[in-house]
Amino acid sequence: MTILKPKPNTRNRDASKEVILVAATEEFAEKGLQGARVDQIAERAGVNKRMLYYYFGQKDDLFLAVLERTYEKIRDEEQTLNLVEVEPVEAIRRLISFTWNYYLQNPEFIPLLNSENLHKAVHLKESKKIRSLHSPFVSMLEEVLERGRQQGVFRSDADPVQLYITIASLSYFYLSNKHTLSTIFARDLLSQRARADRLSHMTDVVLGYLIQA
Amino acid sequence: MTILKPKPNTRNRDASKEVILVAATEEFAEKGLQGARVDQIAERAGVNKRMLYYYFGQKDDLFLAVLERTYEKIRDEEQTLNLVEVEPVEAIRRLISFTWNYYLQNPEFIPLLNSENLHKAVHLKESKKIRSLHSPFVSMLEEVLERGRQQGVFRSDADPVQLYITIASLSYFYLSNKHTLSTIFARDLLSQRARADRLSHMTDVVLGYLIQA
Amino acid sequence: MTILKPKPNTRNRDASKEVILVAATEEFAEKGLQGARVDQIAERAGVNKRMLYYYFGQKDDLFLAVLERTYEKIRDEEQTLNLVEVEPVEAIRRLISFTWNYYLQNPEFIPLLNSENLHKAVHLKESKKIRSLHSPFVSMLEEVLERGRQQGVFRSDADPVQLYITIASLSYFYLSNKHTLSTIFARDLLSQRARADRLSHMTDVVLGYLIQA
Amino acid sequence: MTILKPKPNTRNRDASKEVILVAATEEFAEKGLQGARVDQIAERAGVNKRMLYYYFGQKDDLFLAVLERTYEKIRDEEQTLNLVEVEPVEAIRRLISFTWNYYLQNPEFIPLLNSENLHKAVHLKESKKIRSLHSPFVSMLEEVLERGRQQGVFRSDADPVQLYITIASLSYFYLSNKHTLSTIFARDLLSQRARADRLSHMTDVVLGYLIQA
DNA sequence: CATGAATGAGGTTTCATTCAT
DNA sequence: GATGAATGAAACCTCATTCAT
Repeated sequence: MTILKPKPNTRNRDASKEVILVAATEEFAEKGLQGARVDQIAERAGVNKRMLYYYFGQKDDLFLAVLERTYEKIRDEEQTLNLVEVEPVEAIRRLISFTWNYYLQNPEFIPLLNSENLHKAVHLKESKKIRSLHSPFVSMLEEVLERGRQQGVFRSDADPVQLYITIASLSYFYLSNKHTLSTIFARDLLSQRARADRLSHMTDVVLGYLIQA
Repeated sequence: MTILKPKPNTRNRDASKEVILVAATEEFAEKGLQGARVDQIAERAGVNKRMLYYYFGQKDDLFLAVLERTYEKIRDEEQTLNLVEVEPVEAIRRLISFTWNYYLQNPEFIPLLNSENLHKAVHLKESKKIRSLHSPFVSMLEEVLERGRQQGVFRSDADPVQLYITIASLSYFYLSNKHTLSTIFARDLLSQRARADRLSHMTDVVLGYLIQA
Repeated sequence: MTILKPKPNTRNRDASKEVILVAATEEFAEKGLQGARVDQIAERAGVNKRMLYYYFGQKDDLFLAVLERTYEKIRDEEQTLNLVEVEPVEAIRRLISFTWNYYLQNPEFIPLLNSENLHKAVHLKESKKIRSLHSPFVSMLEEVLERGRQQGVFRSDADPVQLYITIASLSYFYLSNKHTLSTIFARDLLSQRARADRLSHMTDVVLGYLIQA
Repeated sequence: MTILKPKPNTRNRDASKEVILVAATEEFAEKGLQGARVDQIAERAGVNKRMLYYYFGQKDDLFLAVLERTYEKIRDEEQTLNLVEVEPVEAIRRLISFTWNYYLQNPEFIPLLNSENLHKAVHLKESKKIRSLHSPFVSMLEEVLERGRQQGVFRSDADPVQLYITIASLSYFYLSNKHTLSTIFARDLLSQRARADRLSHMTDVVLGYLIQA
């Protein structure tokens, strides 16, 4: 008895939705919500423009779907970082490194969030899916900080949410503003060397702050 | 040598340009480069749409003019921070505090830079005016770090550009992403209390990193 | 002679057609021929859109089917009004009252006819079914008028078709134009009181005209 | 000194608006609000499609403008009917005749009102202009009825609003439903003869009702 | 009989830009 | 310098209809 494989291409709801979402993610990330063109998304996806509306409704709804997918994806990956059994200092290193590498390897992430912030997060606020999708990082951080504190390694007044935002900031801003920064500093901020330097610096900053004198 | 007669309508000309720039700054900051409407800018400025083209050319040129003004403004204010005679630790506090407050009081700054980065800084790269407009912060930082090092207060391996970017990051990301962050954390990030906490945290982070054990 | 086996799914077939017709009637009445949406009709009917085409062909054909059903329905009801044995004056009262109440209780009737008239009755003209579906009212009226004339009660120059149109007019226009009329007169034309007044007035008008001085 | 004539065609606000309104009136009357095509209106008017939006906003706003113009036009003409010095019976004749002829000579009137009623008069209800634009007919009728009553010619219980609606009904329905009626009766309702017959019949009906036995 | 996916044509609306005065 | 009218291109979105299963 053979297993029935779902048809590869035509008449396939999930495949069509997926291909549209991928195309939309690219387009929105490159051009922003307003700059993105529905026609372009359809063309990139290789589907009829009408399908976007059939599956996702308005352009804004499609944008929300992209956002939701984007958040789910990073949350999924974050989940895989199990830091419970790792030494506190090493755990912090891994968090920083993960954040940095995730932004580097998923270049759509930053522009999508910037677009959403330009629109005052109106889409996010309407989404029940995302609002409750807290990053597991915060609770991980809390646990790591607590262990570090008990071991007398970490300072005792560090707030996990502030620290989470700080860790994100250090990578995010550097990459989000790479074009203006590199123009003004006339420096390549993304050379292999520069990337290693940045990661090293960020780790120094966070650990310099956290580790007790 | 002939005497240059001042044009009779220089005043009007400058006033018109200024009012247009102010309106354009608001519109671009609120909606982004693509989302901004030429009609809206003209209406906000209370001038005829044709004037925008007369004075600034295309929409992109106007955007560049806005960017240039924006950079000049922050550079001007940065200049006023004279840190030469201030103790190194206090100098760092002031840099952080200035950055934070500047972003808070000039809310157009962040979205404009985000727009420009979405467009890969194409405008900035064409502008001779801005490319050479380095922030005086970097040289200030260099001098402050040196003094701190000589006094045995600061660590010796801190790079001024990395540190500059780090200081900017901590404020910028927090404010740039305030809408998504506050949605996801279900927390008011801009209450008086939250703002004070953030400033304090950022100072701790930077000084915690800089000050030698 | 072969026996015709009833098709096993005739029941389903008829039920489906009926449910579609009901839904289509509502949709066409509410939105007009152009404003009605095929998707909406299918959704209202709870059947797959494809079924509409399967059973009725094009949208226009469906509209014609609705029209035919609509005419048949009113003709059926008109048939039940047996006025042969009723006194002429009372017969006229009943005709007016029936017309008025039919329009009130079948609010789809007026908008459907208005739609068809907007389209110059192209559907009706193609329909063999309806073209010959004369209202029995006209012949009833003829008979009633004749009796009234013979009894010396009614004027002798009344034309039955004119009178039929007149009786329809008085109710039809009032209800068809209720929204504009009530807006302009700032008056509720459909309160219980207003409805009674209208019926009474219409009866007075027709009988005032008919009954010989 | 010559008088400056406004430019005949281009760059002329009023002329453009007028030509658009005329075209829109025709298109809306022929096809209804939904059936009318913005492109068609622009083409009929010989202007760029963009102009419709420039002057009137959305399609619905344009429809309202058409409605307003339509009401103003009939109200203007109604004003010219001065019935104060005319004998009551003759006054009623003139009212009926005016109504009939107005509908005949302004064939856009009926379909436009039908469209508006299909949409539950939503446009009219938003228009401050029209809501207060009462027909002078009602007060004229009131005065005529009063004189007729005092002369002992007219019945004493006739309500002017009911009568106004009745007079309108008799012409309106006949013309509004001419296509379905003529199809079903297989009769030309608009021949010269038929038109004369209808006017004569309507007059008989109204006067038959009004004139005291 | 029945269904959900798919489509092409065309609808309304918007936009940056230019023209005529 | 200044203005309001005008435009073409293109954007978003909708619709009746058909296809593949």
